[in-house]
Amino acid sequence: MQRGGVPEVVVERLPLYVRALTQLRREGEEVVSSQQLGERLRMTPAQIRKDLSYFGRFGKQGRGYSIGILLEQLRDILGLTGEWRACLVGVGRLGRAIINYTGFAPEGFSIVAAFDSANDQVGTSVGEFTVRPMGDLGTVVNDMGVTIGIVAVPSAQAQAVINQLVENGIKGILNYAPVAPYVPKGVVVRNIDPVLSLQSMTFYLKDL
Amino acid sequence: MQRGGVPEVVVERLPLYVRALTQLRREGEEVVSSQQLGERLRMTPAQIRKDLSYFGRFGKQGRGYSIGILLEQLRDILGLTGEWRACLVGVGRLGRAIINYTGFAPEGFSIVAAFDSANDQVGTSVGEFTVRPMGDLGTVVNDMGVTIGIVAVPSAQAQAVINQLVENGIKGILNYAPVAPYVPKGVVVRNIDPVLSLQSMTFYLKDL
DNA sequence: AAATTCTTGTTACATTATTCACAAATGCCG
DNA sequence: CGGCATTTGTGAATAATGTAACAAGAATTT
Repeated sequence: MQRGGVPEVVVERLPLYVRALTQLRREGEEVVSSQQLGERLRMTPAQIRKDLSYFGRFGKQGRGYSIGILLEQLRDILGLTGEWRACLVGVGRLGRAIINYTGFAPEGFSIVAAFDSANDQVGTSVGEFTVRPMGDLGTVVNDMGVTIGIVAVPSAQAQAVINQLVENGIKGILNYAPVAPYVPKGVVVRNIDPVLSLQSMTFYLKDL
Repeated sequence: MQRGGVPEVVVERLPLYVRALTQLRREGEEVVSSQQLGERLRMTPAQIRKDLSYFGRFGKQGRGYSIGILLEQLRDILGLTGEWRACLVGVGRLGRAIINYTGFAPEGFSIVAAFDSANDQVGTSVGEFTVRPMGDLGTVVNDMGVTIGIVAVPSAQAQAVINQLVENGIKGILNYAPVAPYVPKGVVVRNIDPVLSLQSMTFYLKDL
């Protein structure tokens, strides 16, 4: 475990709770039990209660959790109350798709700049952005308050790009390149890798 | 654990090994030790040896693993020797990006048809495909030997689409919709959800 | 060919994660 | 108000996962 004694697996489940609670609230519910939440998310009520207990006592016996309060608490715990600014590196096919992806903004994640290490991309227009050279990284990170880097470059360049991001003060990296990146302690990486997902899936499919 | 007593966490790491071995082979290496492999993937040699031991004895003491042999074995274990055919459901922005994604084909995963439940999309052209109505699912699954469904529809429709896929014999689902889908036993789901990744990342970033 | 260096496969151990089970609250119903 | 039905939070029990340690085998050196 790490950071205040909360196991990482638990932290990774919190966004699931946030999402389910948000949905419940939209449906007009005010209160939810660990049982009901568990049914939605297909997990045991005990696990939900245990997870939440790492952060406080949010429920009421005999009743459940006030959706509004729990949601507010969890969003606060996860740091989802403010806006997070990210920059994208790599404006190839994948990068362009990420820029146009509408799922980030409503959750408080905004892409505020696009970079590319290939000179022939620099200066071109992608969505609302003019692609910048990697040399601008430091300035942009400082001036725009960027904390997250989204990496969408070919795997051969991924580690170099990640190094540059880290050197320029980026603390979180969402990596779409199919590599296992090295980052110094204190930098958080999340990998998005659909091919790996498929390749572990086929193990279960192969002689069904 | 499941399926022949192999823990799922282990299965999920095998593709990592496959990828690293493939890269090593490209680099001209013939043999690799669990130590070296561990450095690449940033994991302990013990874990690698333990993982592999679930499937057989592939190494040679004092020497390591023959890259060629281990790679072949792992690809066989994971079922990566043949071609896997998938269909896409949902040809919105995300779906189009998935169709155009060039990372699947080289790994043996090919998208062979595109569907959409919205009538105004059916019949339109996306990439090399003509978008089909959901009603064609059964035929396509049977005639083209499709085993995997890729879901890229809005979250409100995701569960319904997944149900249809399952009813028509799909055994594996790569789900890009931000929901926790229900599927009957025997169907394998993998979720791709960058927002969840970001939301758990910010926990560690929030007061750094 | 003996000694030395590697490196595996595996068993034993340590750690981490999940589930169970129940006392203590809370609300509801009659 | 008393009893019944709920449901939390948690400590204990169980299960899963990861790490360490080492005997045995293989290559290399001297």
